[in-house]
Amino acid sequence: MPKYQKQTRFLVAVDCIIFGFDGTELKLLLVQRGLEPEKGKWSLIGSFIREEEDFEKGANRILNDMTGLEGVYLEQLHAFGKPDRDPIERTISVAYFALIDIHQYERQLNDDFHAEWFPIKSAPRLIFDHEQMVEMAKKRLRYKAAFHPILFELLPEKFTVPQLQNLYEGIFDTVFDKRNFSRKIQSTKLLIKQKDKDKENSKKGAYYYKLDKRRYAANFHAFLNFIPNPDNIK
Amino acid sequence: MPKYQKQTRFLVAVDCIIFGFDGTELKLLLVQRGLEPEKGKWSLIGSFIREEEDFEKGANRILNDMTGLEGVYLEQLHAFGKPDRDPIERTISVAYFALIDIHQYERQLNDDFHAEWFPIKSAPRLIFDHEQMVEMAKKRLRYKAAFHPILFELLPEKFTVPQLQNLYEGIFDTVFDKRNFSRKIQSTKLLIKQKDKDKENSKKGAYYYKLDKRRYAANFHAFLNFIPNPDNIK
DNA sequence: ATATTAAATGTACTTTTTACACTTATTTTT
DNA sequence: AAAAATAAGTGTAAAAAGTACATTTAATAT
Repeated sequence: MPKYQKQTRFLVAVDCIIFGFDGTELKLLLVQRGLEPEKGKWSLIGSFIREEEDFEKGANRILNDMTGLEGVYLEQLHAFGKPDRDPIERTISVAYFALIDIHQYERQLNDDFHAEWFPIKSAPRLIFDHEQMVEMAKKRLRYKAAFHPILFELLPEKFTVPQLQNLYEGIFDTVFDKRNFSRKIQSTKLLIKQKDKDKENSKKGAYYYKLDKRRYAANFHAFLNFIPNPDNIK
Repeated sequence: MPKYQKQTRFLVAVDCIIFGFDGTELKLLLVQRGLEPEKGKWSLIGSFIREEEDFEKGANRILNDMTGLEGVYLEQLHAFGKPDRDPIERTISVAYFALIDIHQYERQLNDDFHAEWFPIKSAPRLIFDHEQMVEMAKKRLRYKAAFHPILFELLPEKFTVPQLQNLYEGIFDTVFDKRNFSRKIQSTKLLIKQKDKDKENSKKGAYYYKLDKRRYAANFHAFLNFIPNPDNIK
């Protein structure tokens, strides 16, 4: 097979920024790195890309190895390529961000990897440029959530409106008026009211809702405009 | 220097989707490829990444070689990594999209590269996955233009409101009411009215405007919501 | 002088967004 | 059994934004 001559070849990796939501705050799934350099330090979940594997496939492989989950929301974030980002050898990293229902994960935990959830506001130092990746992923998540009903990916199948509001408030680091929030959410027609209530979080109990998946798929690109103050969003 | 063992290394390239606007329609800058395979066919402008160069730098180098321009609007689009996207040897491509003022370019044309502007609607077939890249770049441009005043990057320093409207109409492939369009544009306070008029395109002449660069820099992330019909966007 | 061309401009109506407070269902306490 | 506590659920009026729509104006060409 002919080859391009005289060009340098580089290592290429995929790293995943995995977000979860426990009902109260946004969390990040991290692992203790298993190889040198920086062995034992906290890191995003990643892997070198294999010969016959594209990025999506690589990201899904990593995600599946780590959490056992399939069909997770996954989106390419950015390619990071500073020559010295890995001190051992130049490595290109294509970063993906993933949104998962933390409860599903907990059931399928794979403990071989020493993975752990950290609240996004008190995550440990990360290796290489991983903190920069997380920063960018947070911005992207906010940006996207302002227009698309993406945050449902972080919630369990059944959830309440107050939980959803909590999530939005966490992401945008603000508070919404609950009457206006509820009206806006209902106007999307994405929610299907259930008969039962969540009694864990209040005496009165809050009705559960499910996502209308048909509408969700059809309207994903419709705009919600859930921005508290546009100036705060990247 | 220690190295990661047993990992395959890959070629990494940067490709640029370069948009220009000639006052009437959106155009794409393409080159005739100078090396095998597919030599002589039309292609995006690209290059393998060099050892000590990051992606931004590579993209700027390419852009500068080709157009002589510096300080061009440049944004990472996506990393493309299908194993067989280049039939000779697996090559990762990090694609950037650039917005340039076509008039500035024409002055600095570098003819060594056989570059040519094509109307986006009648561009030739492109090599590899470059058409897919262009598609994605068009979507991204629309998406971004719906919220950010990004299209000014395509215009010369002095431009008229009808020209600007033309550009928006081209990008979104629709028509706007000119009273409403003008009001919306003026409401951004990004335009500074000039004393002189453009007499080329009408008998009456249309006032020139300049971009208020301070405000532009400060308000870039504010939202314009220039969407004709949200459903049509990505 | 008249016709032609594209630019510039205003207003009324509809929709969306915002601000704001009380009632309800249920559990806990006395 | 009554009272207190808690968070859920709901409506309305005012402001802002968006939409639809037609005439006048400046300059050139005939």
